[in-house]
Amino acid sequence: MPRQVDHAARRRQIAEAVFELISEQGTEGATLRLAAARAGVSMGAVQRCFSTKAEMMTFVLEYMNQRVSERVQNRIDASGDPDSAAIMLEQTLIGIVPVDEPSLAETRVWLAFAAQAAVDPALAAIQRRQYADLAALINVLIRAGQGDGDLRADLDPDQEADALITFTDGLNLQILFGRHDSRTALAALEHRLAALRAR
Amino acid sequence: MPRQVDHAARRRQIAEAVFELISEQGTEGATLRLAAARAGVSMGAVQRCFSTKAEMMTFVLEYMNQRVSERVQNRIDASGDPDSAAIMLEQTLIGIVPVDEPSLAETRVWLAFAAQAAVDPALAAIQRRQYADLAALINVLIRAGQGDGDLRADLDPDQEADALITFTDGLNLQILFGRHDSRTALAALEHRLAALRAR
DNA sequence: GACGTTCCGATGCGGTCGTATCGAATCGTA
DNA sequence: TACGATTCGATACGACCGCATCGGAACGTC
Repeated sequence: MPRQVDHAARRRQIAEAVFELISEQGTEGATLRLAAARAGVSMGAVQRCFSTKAEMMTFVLEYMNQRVSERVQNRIDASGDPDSAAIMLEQTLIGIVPVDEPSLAETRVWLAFAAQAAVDPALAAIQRRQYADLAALINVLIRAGQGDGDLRADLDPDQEADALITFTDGLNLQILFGRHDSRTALAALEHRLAALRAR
Repeated sequence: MPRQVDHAARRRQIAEAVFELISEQGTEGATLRLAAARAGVSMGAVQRCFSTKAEMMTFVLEYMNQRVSERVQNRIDASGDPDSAAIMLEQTLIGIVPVDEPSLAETRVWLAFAAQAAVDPALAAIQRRQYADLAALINVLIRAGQGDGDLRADLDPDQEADALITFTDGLNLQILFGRHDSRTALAALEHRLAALRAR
């Protein structure tokens, strides 16, 4: 058993490189050669880690989803009052909105994959699962917030969770389009959230 | 001056072909050869109509924007009570949400260009202009609706116009992701619009 | 230290891309 | 009717794509 290499780490390393390429040049920049060069490995290494380009792209998508989830989770953990569902809901949605260059890069990649998913069922399935998880989380938080009396009791949690995701996605788009910056986007989100709070 | 050809018509014909290709295969499908084949012309004809591929893509984007604008305008014109700004506002936003395969195709193309625009300043500028026009229209409608007493007077027209565009964009995304169909999306939009009406 | 397995980097192969070029066909004009 | 400007279709070109192949380097085992 000679020359063992950390396969998983290598895959993440390459995924990170592809991530950067997509964030800079869009999906067109995600070629095997550029990925290898950016990751500092040879093209053969990329081919051994991923049997095909499609597999590489799905891995990158899942890698990105995981990164976003972790970023949001970190924000929730770092928020002051982790016992309040209403605050956790706020922090969750705020955490999705990009505020600096790293998170902006994530959002650009997210949009690139969204466009790809519109014509590629395999990618669409991955994205749908990610959205289902997010919707379930928000749903739980809304119900808990209603239980605490922090959120209006007349809200339909399912409907409101979908509406919040929809609005947040729209905000991300508007930021990428340059029609919002993180400040105005967060203000708009805050305005939206304020309408949910119990009076 | 021999062999004159209707340049503008040919450009539209090719743009329509590219439009179809993008709606089916994403931006990757927008190649000169496929465009020529789909439009039923030779590759040379495409090259004479557009000096470069980038020019072709910007033309297709503007062509698509025009189509969407016309579709929305038609919906406004066809609505029962053209004198009510509040109804015109509703019809405008509803008209943006795709309800059938042709409008779904438009939305897929819109998303493809959105992803492209995130890394291509030239396309981004075109999109930004389109959004500015839409925002101005909605802004006017909101102010008029407030003047008629149909819409809540405490709304900030600028802020609310942006929020409506944001939400509608998010709805389009959710539809493409398969997390909404046109029925539930329109219901969500209607729910959102109801919150704007004067009580 | 020799061996055998596994990994690495490089190169080759069809294919397709955008673009350039060029003779043939076409039509208004003289 | 003959001409010449202009468009047409086709082909050529260099570059890059994803993928396959392969000899040699690297390392655990004996």
